[in-house]
Amino acid sequence: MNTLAYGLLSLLSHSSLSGYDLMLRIQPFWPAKHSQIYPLLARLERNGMVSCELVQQSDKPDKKVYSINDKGIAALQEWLTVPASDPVMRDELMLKAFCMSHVDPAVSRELFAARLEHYRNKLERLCQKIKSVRQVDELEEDQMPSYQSPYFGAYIMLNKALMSCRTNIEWCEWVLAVIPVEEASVE
Amino acid sequence: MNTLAYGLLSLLSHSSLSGYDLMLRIQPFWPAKHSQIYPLLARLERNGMVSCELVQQSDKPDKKVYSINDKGIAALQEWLTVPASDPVMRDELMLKAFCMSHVDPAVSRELFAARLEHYRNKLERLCQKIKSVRQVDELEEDQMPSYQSPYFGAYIMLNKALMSCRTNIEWCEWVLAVIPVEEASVE
DNA sequence: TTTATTTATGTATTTTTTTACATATAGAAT
DNA sequence: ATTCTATATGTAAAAAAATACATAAATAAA
Repeated sequence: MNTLAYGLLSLLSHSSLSGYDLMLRIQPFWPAKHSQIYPLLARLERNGMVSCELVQQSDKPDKKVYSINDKGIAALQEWLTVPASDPVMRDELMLKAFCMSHVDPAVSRELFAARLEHYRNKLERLCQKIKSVRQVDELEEDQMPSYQSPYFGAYIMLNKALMSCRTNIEWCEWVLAVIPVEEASVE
Repeated sequence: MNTLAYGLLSLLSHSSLSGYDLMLRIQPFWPAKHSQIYPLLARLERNGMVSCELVQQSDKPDKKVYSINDKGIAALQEWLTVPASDPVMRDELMLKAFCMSHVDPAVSRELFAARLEHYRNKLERLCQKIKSVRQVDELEEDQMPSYQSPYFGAYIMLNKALMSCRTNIEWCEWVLAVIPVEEASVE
């Protein structure tokens, strides 16, 4: 039972999902490819954590829908009592930023302009998603889901993503403001 | 040449460092253990990217100090022209947050209280570091390093870390404010 | 004087993650 | 008709990362 396994159980604790859906939904929090998800789901099924049901579809290929079992819920509850390990962030841009002074400012500006664009797109997607969650949970203006609501966790995470995204945009804009536009003159 | 290899070159582009120092310094941007660093440095040396010199020390064990070569600098300059890949963030707390509603609010509060403490400690370390960088680069109030300064990159990264850390603290405090203190009453 | 910690470097093994290989259905576009 | 994309599931192989195994010098603490 590694972190990804618990992550899958966590997603399944609110609704039954296919491996493909799990793969798409876990991306923002714990990036993983389908080649990691499918074998892990099979293992979780062997361990009795989840159950699987084949669902026929007419408009799309058939799928296997996984549901969490009591054993899976118990594993989650146990897992929630142990402190979360420190977050791990790996950002190539940070490594590039460190040696930026070795290239023309224009090259550096390009890197940060691309990243700014990336965060602006992300912000737009997040705003739409937060709106849809508010709609699904039938929330009024400035109201948030109750602790018991399955949307409580999703809501606080979306809020974090939103806050982080805005901070990152602010930072990129600041960086673009402090990198000289013209090639710096040599005295 | 993977990202970690470029990361090591990036750090070496401003000053010669031992494998041990590189391991400590790359942590905030690209976590890596010494078992990854040492063999990679040997490979970079074989490829002519870096050179190595044995330095005797009297107060501590001897060390191998690595310096970047022209070939290493050229590799960095080339690398800086290709867009940075998307940042990867893996946070177990996010996965736990999603299934929080399955346990008592007190259990959830504990998770976020611990994380808040983590970020507060980080903020303190960052403030000290930013102060020391300002001192080393002999900066006056509200002045920042020039683009050519080797501290420019370090400065903008420290600023990002600072901004992110504050946002995370704000978020943790908000989460602790919205998680009910008492066990929620059942109607 | 023994023990613990920090600094310092390395290898071996295991786990995790990514990339590539492989197949297949359904709809949309060309 | 063919191609492309999204959906859907799987395995094989390679790369990256973490853990464990190993050693050692120097200092500080018990």
